[in-house]
Amino acid sequence: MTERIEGLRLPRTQRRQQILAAAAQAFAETGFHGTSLADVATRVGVSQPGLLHHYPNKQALILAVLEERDDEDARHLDDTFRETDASVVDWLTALCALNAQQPEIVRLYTVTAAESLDPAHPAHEFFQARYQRIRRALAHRIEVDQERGRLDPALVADDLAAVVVALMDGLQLQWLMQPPVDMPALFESFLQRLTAPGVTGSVTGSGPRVDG
Amino acid sequence: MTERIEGLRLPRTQRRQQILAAAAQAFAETGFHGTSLADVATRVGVSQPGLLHHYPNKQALILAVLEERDDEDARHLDDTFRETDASVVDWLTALCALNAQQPEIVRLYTVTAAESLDPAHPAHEFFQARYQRIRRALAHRIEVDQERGRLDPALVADDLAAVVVALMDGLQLQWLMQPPVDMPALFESFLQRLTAPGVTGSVTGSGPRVDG
DNA sequence: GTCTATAAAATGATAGAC
DNA sequence: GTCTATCATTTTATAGAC
Repeated sequence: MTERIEGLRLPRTQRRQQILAAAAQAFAETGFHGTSLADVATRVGVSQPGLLHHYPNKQALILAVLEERDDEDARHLDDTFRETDASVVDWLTALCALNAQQPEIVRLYTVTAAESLDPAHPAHEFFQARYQRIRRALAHRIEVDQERGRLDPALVADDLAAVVVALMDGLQLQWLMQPPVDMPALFESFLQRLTAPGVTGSVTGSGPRVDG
Repeated sequence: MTERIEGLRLPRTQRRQQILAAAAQAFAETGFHGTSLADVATRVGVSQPGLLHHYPNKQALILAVLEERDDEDARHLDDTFRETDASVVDWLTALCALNAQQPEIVRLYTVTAAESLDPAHPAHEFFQARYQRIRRALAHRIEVDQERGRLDPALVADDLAAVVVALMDGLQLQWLMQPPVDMPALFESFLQRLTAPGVTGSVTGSGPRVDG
């Protein structure tokens, strides 16, 4: 709850940008249930009904926040790797580096993803779809690398994708909880080990598949 | 919000057990902020002030729930491995198997751990301490295994501990979100790979050495 | 586009009877 | 040990003025 800063009349698009930014902060800190519209409104410097003029209700607001942030990151990564021939590992390393620069956004997703396990949560379907999409895309990149001989073909792409996403999520939680945790170093270091050429007696390829 | 079941007068200990069980369910489903005392009270079959007679406020309630569940699991694992000489991998496998049997408890910790990133959250300090304790204990088990030649000495114990906890947390989230995800299989399979003897060119051992 | 006023409901907590 | 009654707040959302 900060103080109201100004009461100016702003163009629609600009105000909506402000609101999304403030809402992202608030939801990241206290989650959906822990955040009130008045809280967000105060951060923007607008009244609570003034906020609801731009987004009809709380649910619409959080969904807008999540979708906008996803688009933003997708744009960034697409730009970074446009026209390049990067490996999955390169790509994941870049993603981890990007995340390391925006703890607030990482926290937004960490907190709301867990909250969204509740089927009644406004972002429940959003996160269901998001995780499926992310795992699928990652598995595809893994397969491409395998075809090109850049990755151990014994690895089960879908399984490795799930594990890598899990590792990233888990490290993010620890990183947010105890900043001394060096997320990018741990991720990269163990990603190497995880994707290294097959080891004697590894059971890796024998597990059941992960489908959505 | 279920219906009230009975209005009987119960012995203190028994009622408190009921309350902890109901509260665990509720907090697991909707987190701390998303759960009302009335909700918990209704599940127990007691009035809301009746609930507050046993736990003075909401914060005391969730802390009691978390601490009791931790004790319970610690007891279970201690019993399982009493007098045995199990490896870290055995121990972790047992822990994962235990978790796979109690999705509700796993969800309780997944949801409240993320929520607790907020320094104002009642369980903030609890989870800070919990993660430190868990990582420390796991690192110690890893070191013991390394000394006995059961684990690659090139692995950095503290780092591996953080990574294993991360992997477990992350897989739990996906497992809760999309039950077809086979958490125990994925965990065990990739745990093998993670702890397998060193691989050529692995960066894993580049931290402080345990041995030359 | 933004505000004030306000409704209607929910919530955490207390007082006091039985 | 449990309940009813009740309070003080907070919260989402709407109505209508400027």
